[in-house]
Amino acid sequence: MATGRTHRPATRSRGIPEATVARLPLYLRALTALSERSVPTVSSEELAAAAGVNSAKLRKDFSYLGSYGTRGVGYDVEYLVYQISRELGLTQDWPVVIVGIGNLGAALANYGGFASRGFRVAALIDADPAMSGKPVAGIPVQHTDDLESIIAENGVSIGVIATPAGAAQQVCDRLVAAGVTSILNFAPTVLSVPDGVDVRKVDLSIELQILAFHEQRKAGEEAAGEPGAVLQARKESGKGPDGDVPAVMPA
Amino acid sequence: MATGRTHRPATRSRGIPEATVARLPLYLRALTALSERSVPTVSSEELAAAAGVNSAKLRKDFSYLGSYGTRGVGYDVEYLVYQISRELGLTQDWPVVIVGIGNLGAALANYGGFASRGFRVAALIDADPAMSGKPVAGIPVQHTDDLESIIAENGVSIGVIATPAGAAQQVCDRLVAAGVTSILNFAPTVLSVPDGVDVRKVDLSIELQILAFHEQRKAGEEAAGEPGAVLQARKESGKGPDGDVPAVMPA
DNA sequence: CCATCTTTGTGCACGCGTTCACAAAGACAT
DNA sequence: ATGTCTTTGTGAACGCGTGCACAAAGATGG
Repeated sequence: MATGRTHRPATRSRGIPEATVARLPLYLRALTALSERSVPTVSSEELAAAAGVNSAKLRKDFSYLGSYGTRGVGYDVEYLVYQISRELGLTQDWPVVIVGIGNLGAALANYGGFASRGFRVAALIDADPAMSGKPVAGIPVQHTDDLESIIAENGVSIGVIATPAGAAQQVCDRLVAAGVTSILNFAPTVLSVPDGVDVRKVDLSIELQILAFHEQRKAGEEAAGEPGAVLQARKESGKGPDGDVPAVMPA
Repeated sequence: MATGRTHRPATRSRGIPEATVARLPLYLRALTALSERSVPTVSSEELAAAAGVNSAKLRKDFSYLGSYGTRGVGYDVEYLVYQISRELGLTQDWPVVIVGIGNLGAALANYGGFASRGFRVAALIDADPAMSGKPVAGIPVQHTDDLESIIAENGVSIGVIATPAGAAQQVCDRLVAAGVTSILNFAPTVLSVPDGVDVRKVDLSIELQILAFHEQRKAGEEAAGEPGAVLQARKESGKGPDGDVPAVMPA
């Protein structure tokens, strides 16, 4: 054990806060849509609405990148697209490998979102020999044995893990040893990696459980009809008052 | 006395912070693994390591649920599994519909993580008539026309959107109108929903772009000497109440 | 029953992120 | 040129989440 998991805030080199970085892709997407409609400029208010965030937050986010706006007018769409793309590192090519070509891996390989930006699926890797050579999304699947050489030859630094949970850590270790320093993990496991390696996880099960929690809370509030209490004031409250099950302390 | 508070204390009995809720599934997963190995009790230190978090954080998280631990011993695994499951609402059955049975939708339908907990795939829905009746993961795909009746008949309150971006908002609107109040969105779009509806999004493209940012930053630091760029100054310090981040001079 | 040891539960301080509110900056009309 | 109007950029306040450090609580052994 002793997982060396030390999630570095990493907010140091350039002053860009992590929360801002996480929103930049959102802005970029909205800006790209505007660009395709040939919209020349956009105000923080409009763009914020399109991205689903607060306009003040958006302006502060952009302020970390520099002063790219014009007061009284707004932001130049094309210029901002370029600046954000550059900031995110999307002006260069990022070869990516996907490990684990099951249902999910195949779905990811077919996902158009990859190629649209700077990402390119360099290789698909699977442990099943029966998969080897079989084309998925037009790319022939290669065997896990060749993982290291594939990484090296393609200069891959980003890996996507879509294997079963049991194989994830092992695959992760091999990817890291081969030189991968950023991992997107779809397997429902906590990966432990050395410092300097970034891991982001996408976990369907966790997301559903969080939704279930809120769903239960809503249902509880609905049913918790306290007599003589608020009867119609429950409309848009983000957080309702307690009104939860009484603490029945089961021993 | 005092009582300046005009509204809910929020720190009331059941005020579980969102950040804590997001970690509960993680703890639950680790605890389930321990349970399967018939481990009777676990300390906060051990469990925290397994879940990849700080032990103090874990203890504080559990303190929001109540005092379920025994000092000098730790936490009873089985009991804690039950308590967290109950808190997350996993002791009940949650029928879920998946809309958009493409590569991703099929992968989700096949994902075992659904059934393992309280979630049950009640129906698969797709707009393509050619898909209707075709079984995916043992469940026949139904047409979008029947969306409303499917939701109603199965009492579905959680919907998963795995359609192309262009169809997502429309599907979302129909789901909400039909009574769904929690949505897990895999389409790369910002969904707008009325108050009272929860949306969580899973966006592969965004995750990759965030990784690319950090990857670029690592590469930049490695090269260390980019003109007009890297100017890293403060790292950690007393941290004054200043604004931080001197303006970066755009080239 | 008392001493000691282990581990929980939490008060407190700190830093990050969000939001408000407004001065500064520029566009535009007269 | 000057005044007005629009929108940015940001100082400041606030709230949330995190982690430290320690007292309280209970187990365990003599």
